[in-house]
Amino acid sequence: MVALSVSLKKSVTLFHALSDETRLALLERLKEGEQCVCELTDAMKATQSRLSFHLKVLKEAGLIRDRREGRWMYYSIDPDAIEELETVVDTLKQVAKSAVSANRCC
Amino acid sequence: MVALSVSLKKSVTLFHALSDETRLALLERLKEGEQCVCELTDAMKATQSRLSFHLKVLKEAGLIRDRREGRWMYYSIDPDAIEELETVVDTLKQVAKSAVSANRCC
DNA sequence: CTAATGAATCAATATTTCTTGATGGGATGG
DNA sequence: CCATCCCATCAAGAAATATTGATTCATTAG
Repeated sequence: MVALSVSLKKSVTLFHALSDETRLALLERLKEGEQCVCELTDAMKATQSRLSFHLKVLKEAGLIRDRREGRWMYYSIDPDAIEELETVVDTLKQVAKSAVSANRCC
Repeated sequence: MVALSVSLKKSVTLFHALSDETRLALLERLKEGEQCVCELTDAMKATQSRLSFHLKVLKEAGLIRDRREGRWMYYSIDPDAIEELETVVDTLKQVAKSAVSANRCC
């Protein structure tokens, strides 16, 4: 219960945000740099409302940031979040490493 | 669309398997080493049926392995899967790294 | 062979998540 | 102001996931 449980809910949120094709595609798109919703809507075949929903999920997981400029909202990847994700995965790695011996059961 | 898309579905499956509190708790438990369902059922407050369901999700994502011994099924973390996860996260990291410049929009 | 045990599976229900279309809000251009 | 544009939000319905209890299956003990 050591490391994972501290940020268990956070881990769940992070992984959930990443467990969707559309959202992963969005992240890939944002690889090109900061982009506004209309660009993303054009690039991916998706309605504005749908993307807005997924962008919100990504944002609430802390994976992306937004910035307003006039009527446009620009979204970009938050590098800190990716580090956080790495940390979580590292924890899992530790978990896996220590999993060795079997005990007699029941 | 380079690296992520190759294993997009796989990534989704992996992340989805990890996006649940019960399943993360299971992985944490398996940190102690190989364990049978009855042990896990005792340790976590969960019905056998429920755990069986989540173990299946983890297994189908390739995160854990099972081994039969008599009437007991032993589950353990699959270290390969954790590496795979690392790879996926590394890809995301690359994505984040390259996300720098903003373009004029719309 | 029969009974009992550990666990998977199934059907039904509940819960969560996603999609769609409509509405509203903030900003800009005229 | 007024109309328009970009986007968030909302309500409703659809779809996917999760939980529960019952059943089934495989294995072992007697």
